[in-house]
Amino acid sequence: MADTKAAASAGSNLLFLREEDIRAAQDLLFFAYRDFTNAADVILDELGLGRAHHRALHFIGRNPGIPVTELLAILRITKQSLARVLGALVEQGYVAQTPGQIDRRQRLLALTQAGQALERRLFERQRERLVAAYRDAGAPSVEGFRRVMRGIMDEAARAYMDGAEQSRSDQQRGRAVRPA
Amino acid sequence: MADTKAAASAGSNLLFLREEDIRAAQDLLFFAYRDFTNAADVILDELGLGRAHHRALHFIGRNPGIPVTELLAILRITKQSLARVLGALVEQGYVAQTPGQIDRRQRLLALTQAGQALERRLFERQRERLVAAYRDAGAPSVEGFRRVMRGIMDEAARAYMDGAEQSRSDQQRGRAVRPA
DNA sequence: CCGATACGTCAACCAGACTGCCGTAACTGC
DNA sequence: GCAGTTACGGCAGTCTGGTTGACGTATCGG
Repeated sequence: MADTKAAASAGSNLLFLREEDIRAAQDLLFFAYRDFTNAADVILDELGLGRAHHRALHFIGRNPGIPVTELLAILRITKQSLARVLGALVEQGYVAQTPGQIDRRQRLLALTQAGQALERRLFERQRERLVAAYRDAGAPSVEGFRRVMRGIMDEAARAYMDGAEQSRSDQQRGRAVRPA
Repeated sequence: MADTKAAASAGSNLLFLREEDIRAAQDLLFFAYRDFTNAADVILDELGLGRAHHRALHFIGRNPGIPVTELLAILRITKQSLARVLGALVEQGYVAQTPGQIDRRQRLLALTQAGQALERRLFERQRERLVAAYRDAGAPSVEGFRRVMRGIMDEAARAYMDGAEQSRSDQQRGRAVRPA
């Protein structure tokens, strides 16, 4: 049944959006996210950390030298919520805070060696799942996935992702993006 | 930059999975899920309900007559956690419990008229986002999205989704699936 | 110099998850 | 027909991770 519908729509660009299709999309998001996040839980439990810590580690790792306010905007949580999580990560030596050179009010966040190591362990768990899914689906599906996911998120999130990617490739070419 | 990579890989089935691609997938999942769930929050806040209530409403609506244990397995929460949420929904007249005919230990869950109405309001908010994303991406991308998302989730979740879809089309043809 | 900003912090609260334990009703297999 | 298992509900207590509001300090910028 699934394949009938899939085959019918896969070739054309015409969209017949039945309510069922949208409800199925809700299911997809719920289950994929549930099991994606769950993949790292074993390691987190070992260390007595939670998903909130993982999210912080992830985005600090991806944006070394990120100021607190920017991280807050990404996570969409309050200063207090982040403070607890960040406090634990700093205390346990996973995250380092360095005063900004340009704006000295800022406390720029980055992973320590230990933080990078931990983040990598967590990453590997999720990587397995994602790689498997990507390989099974194939490159064109992956591109479709990317397009739809970008469409679901807020414009601001799309802009952030583009900006961040830009920064990373700039960095690659030796240009400093976020003065550590 | 994004388009260079996209153009390079969109045509072929060859996958060059850089670490950056996988990390970008993590970002995609985080942001898409964050904004997808957020879409219904306004309405939930009005009614003093939370996301937990929404999830329950969604899956009860999609599986009328679902027994408690099955709902627990889908949500991956404990009896106690569900009890509180379900208690509120029953008390406020959104969900009805009816003893199972075949197995009278079961309390089969279904949305009341009010529950259906509420679920629909919540659904509409998320629907807007999903429809927009689907339309912008186009049918082939949607199919790719579906394939990747299915790949990310557990085998059990895939099986559930297939089973549920099967049930729904059976129902359409007049066969009783879950004796209310 | 003064207002806005970046950040930290205290206190209190709340949602939503968890555990362990107990109880009742009903199904099921021998 | 009884014994063991299952489906469900409920109590008590705990934990994570989110919230608000208020306040303080350092720094930036016009």
